[in-house]
Amino acid sequence: MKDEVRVRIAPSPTGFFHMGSARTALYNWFFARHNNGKFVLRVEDTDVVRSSAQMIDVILDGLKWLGIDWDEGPFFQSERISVYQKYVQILIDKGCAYYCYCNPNDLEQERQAAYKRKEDWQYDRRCLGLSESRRQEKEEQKVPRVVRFLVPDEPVSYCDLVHGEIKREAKDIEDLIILRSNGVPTYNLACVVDDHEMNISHVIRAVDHITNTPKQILLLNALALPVPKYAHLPLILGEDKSKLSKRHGAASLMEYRKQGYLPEAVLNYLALLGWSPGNDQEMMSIETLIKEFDLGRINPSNAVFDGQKLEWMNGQYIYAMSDEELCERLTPFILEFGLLKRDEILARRTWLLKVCGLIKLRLKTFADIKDVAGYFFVEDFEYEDDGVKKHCNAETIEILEGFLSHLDTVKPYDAQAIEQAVRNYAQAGGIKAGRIIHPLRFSVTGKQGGPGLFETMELVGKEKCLKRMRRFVDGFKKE
RNA sequence: GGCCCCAUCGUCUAGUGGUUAGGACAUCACUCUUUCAAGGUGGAGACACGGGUUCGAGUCCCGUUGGGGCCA
Repeated sequence: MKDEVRVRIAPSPTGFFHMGSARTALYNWFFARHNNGKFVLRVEDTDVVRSSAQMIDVILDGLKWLGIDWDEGPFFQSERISVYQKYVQILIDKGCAYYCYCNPNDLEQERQAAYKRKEDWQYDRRCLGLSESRRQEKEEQKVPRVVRFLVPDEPVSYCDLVHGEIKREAKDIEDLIILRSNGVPTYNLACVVDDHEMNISHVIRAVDHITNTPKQILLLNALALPVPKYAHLPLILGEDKSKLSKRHGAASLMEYRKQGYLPEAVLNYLALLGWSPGNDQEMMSIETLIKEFDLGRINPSNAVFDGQKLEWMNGQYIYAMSDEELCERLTPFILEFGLLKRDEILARRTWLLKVCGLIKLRLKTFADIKDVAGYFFVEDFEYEDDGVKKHCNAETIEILEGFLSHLDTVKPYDAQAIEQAVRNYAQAGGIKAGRIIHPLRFSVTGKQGGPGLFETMELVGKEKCLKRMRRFVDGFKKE
């Protein structure tokens, strides 16, 4: 299986699942599934002081939520330190790496000073030429040492699957540290070793890492290891055009779950952020996405995350759902908002299904249920300010009050009968139906808009409708 | 500061030398409706700039500008 496609994602456990990581995972996963390859999960936790199981779970939960499954792993870099050290030793033995005893603070100061003078700064290999006696001296003094890679004096180039030919001159690459003084490898070394040991065929990652790629290729060459193919994905930007980060509200995947977004909608949206099938298709199933996905169609330019479009797409997915499914998936939100208790959800299932059918079109996210349809469940809903201005006047109150007794006699209490009663009342009073309909809706729901009024009133129930109307009328009279 | 990446409507994008520059979100108008949405119809809205190459450039090359990223 030499030609087998093997890809990976290598997130570091930072405690939250970044939207960009989600997309990188998604593209890798699409690519693996499209090619019947393997998708490997690797956790880059060497840099993290204390990467708790909880932080790892954030990553696993995020992937599971999106429906992304992995074939191997998770592997943890923190458990593989000795493996990296072995490779570092090989490089030292081959003369491709050397010990450096320089004080990091000193170097950092030099670097800062150079930046202030608006000059570039690179490590000048001063430890490479250290005499054996000087070296012994440092060793005896137990001066902390790192291992640096001796960058060969030759240009590097490779063909990026998204960006095409990428070239870099040797002089622009510093002798990078590959092993820290505490024995922990740096990103580039660990990454190269793992990608090799895990037989990764395609490295698909964000463009942040494009500057690391030449370094990694050099490392691979020095180790006489094969070079994988690379594809660098564009960045996801916030509204301000800077890289999406924690300070942008949109950065956290799980935040969208909390807000009532569907994983399939998020996945669909993310798939289209930086990639397109080449036609006008937008609403795409996972199967289609996998079938159509092609690295060659990735747009190399960065993309701004558009929350409005995601919201629209989410609404489309909700509308396409059956009442049963909506009811199912709405349940956690109904419970969280205290709209119903668990036993009530079961007991009133038929009723709840009808409510779902009625509000489906108006829900952009599940969390919208509270604002959009709270009045179906609770009595302490808010009355919209504009509506109060419009409907709280003697005239409409009189109309409403007059209708109370009519509504009371409606039997059976269903949409059809309610409508009949309303229209009869309007006709008898010589007024347009709208004159009663609008204030009626407002008194019963607190809103000026919503699903069909008669269906709404049926589902709210006769007693509650009467109660709310009376409350509304009495409230006006008190003023 | 050095290096790297990028550049089509406000946003996501289609476009691979000849198009009235297409679609989606958002926006505006109209329509439908008991209302709000949704839907339908229509409008406004883009090839950053300057040089080349070519009979002909959004498309190829160079430069400028702008944006972004990386520099344990």
